[in-house]
Amino acid sequence: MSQRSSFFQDVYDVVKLIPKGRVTSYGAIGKYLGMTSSARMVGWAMNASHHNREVPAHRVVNRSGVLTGKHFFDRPNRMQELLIAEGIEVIDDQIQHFEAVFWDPSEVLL
DNA sequence: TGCTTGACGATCA
DNA sequence: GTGATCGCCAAGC
Repeated sequence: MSQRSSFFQDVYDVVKLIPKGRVTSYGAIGKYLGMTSSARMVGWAMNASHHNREVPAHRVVNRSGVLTGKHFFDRPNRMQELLIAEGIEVIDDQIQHFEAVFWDPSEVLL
């Protein structure tokens, strides 16, 4: 599985490492993978992540802390609901105290 | 085979 | 400070 070393697989691995109650951005993941501008690919990878339920895509938002991908869930409200269930404040699809709950994949290296 | 789209990000105007 | 454009790589048509 990991032998594929696909962008997607790498993204899934990082997303799975996101601790509960924390969120990260597409750019942060892309940057961790060595690509600062391939955030689009991260989002595209998340689209394929629907096959991987182990991937908490709801913990991944854009750099503004906005739930841009909520519309891709079974229900648009599902993403916000999941985040709130983890203790993350989400108002109008916007994560409150984003930088406070923001988690950088680089922390796993520490 | 080639162009367009896509859950973003950064920079330029 | 806001708006628009380019860049990234991959998949769909």
